[in-house]
Amino acid sequence: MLNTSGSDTVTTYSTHIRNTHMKLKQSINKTIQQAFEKANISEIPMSVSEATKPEFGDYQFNGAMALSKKLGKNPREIASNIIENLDLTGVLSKAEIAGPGFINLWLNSEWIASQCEVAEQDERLNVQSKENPVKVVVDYSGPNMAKQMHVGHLRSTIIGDTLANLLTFLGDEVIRQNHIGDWGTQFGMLIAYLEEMDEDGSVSLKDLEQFYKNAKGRFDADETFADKAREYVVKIQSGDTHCLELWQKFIDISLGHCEEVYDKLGVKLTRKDVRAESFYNDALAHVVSDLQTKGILQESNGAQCVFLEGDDVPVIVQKGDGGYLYATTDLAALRYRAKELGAKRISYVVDARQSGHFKQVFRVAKEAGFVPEDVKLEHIAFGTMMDKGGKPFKTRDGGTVKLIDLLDEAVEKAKDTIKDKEGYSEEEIKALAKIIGIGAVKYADLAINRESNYIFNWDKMLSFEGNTSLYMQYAYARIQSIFRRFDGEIKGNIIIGDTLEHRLAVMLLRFEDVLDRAAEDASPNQITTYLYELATLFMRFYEQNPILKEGVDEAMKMSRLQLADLTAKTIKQGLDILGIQVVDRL
RNA sequence: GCGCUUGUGGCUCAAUUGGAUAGAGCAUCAGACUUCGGAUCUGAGGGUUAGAGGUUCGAGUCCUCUCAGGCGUACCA
Repeated sequence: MLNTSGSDTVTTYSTHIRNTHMKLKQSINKTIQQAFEKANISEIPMSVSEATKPEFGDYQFNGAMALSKKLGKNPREIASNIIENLDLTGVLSKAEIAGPGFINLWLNSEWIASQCEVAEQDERLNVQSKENPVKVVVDYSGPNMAKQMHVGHLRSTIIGDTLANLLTFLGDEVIRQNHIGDWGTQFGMLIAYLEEMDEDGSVSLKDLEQFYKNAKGRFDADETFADKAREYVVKIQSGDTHCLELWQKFIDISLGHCEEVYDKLGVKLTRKDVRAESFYNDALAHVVSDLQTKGILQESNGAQCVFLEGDDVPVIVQKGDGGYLYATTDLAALRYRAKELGAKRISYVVDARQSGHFKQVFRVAKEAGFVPEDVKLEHIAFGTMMDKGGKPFKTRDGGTVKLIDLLDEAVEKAKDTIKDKEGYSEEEIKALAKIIGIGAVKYADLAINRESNYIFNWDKMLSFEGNTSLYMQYAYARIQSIFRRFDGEIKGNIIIGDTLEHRLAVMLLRFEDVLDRAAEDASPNQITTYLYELATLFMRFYEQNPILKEGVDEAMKMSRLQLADLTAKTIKQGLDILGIQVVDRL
């Protein structure tokens, strides 16, 4: 069984719906909309965006320039017309025209204070659970059973897990799918070798790479063995009991290795999420015959193909020798997910190099009617992990880096950075190193725009400075230490006393909009960027605004304690979605 | 060859999807402390966003071309 080590609280939040709930941007947009109506401008206003600088207020509205041509008026004139009709007694407190026609908007401090109070009291931090949840399939990780997981699987596994966590938190019905590679010609060789090894009792699948190499060695050296291997491929595909048993044994052990990695990573995939390639085996022939019936299948050089308009390479669904391919399985999986699982959004978290493949397969699936038109198919593509020299990440002798080794090394390195800490037992250091090391690996990956390649760097990853998990975990722990020192009951209202408090409060309220946007774009780095800005802002706030120090007004102390608490809870929730744990003491 | 993709201070990354003077961290230099956790904070220098055109009120972002890298290019997954 998988132990998901502590971050499995995401799905347990209450899902009650607040009908009155309005998101931050929505509230501001609504105020703008009302000004439009009062000013008799019939256009639909574009959305406000966050101000790029503090001098420009909290939010800005850039629609006046865009409207200028349509209305035949000077943009500043339009802007001033909007401002004249703007309600500055509720959400907003101030509006100014700037530059060619920007409208800078300041939020009302009392209003944001009251909103923060609501969030502080709410276990969901006032993030609404979707009123119309959608069934989403997130396909990620997808390891090959013939080999151990290597660094190439890291990004798919953690980006996919984050996306699944995020959508779950926002209220969607998420179906995690681990499309493992457990089928194909290589398994004939592997189970034939497993059978041989079994006989003399020396079976060891501890190192799958080695096992694969040995099997390959036998295959290349011994004709009899090679024939047997080929024969076994046919046998498992036709349901031979003995071969299937061997195969099942092999898959079980191999999957066990993956689960060890998932466990270490704190990724929520379990056996029930596995829908292997073999699962679709029986559907493959139907996929081909259905394409035939639809009249979009063509034979070319002996292979069964679908030619798409505008593409010069066809999608091959059946080889000349009758075998099926990757694309065939994917089509079967798409159909299963749309028809059987009822998914309205299907997200594939797979390496960017396969974008051509997915573009084609998605088109075929829609043209063949395997997937209804209204189902959103997306390839969540990501870049490759590189070494310091900008080359694909490899071991010193050029082999692939096993994921388990990378994770163990991260924990070891984390241990090195904290081993001299006083007041911790060896056990505590061990537990802490795990949280820090794994968090660092995940955060460093998720913090980067998923579409670009990124350079793997231990030092940067395990630094306390900059946009790292450690900085975030430190910020969290620092706030917890405030509450260890504070003895009493937190009561009273949140009071926005100065600019930094104001900015911190606005930042806290942005959380929901950030999550929405991150979910829409499937970009975890929008969450990390936000969390980093939040943590930085809090540090500055805390530097300047004492909380427990002598001479702080009682009402102010209570207010700041609440802001600190909400900051900590937001960091914790954000990291939880990323699958990263926090600790009270660091 | 064709297709996809990337190019942002010395390095690693951002940039709210077309908005204002392109922001952070590292590194460098200069400050703050009898620390509510200095694993912190404040400040400085460092950019013609690969290059050239174009589109428009406005371009790192869109279009065209050039240069440089990465990837893909029918019976692997």
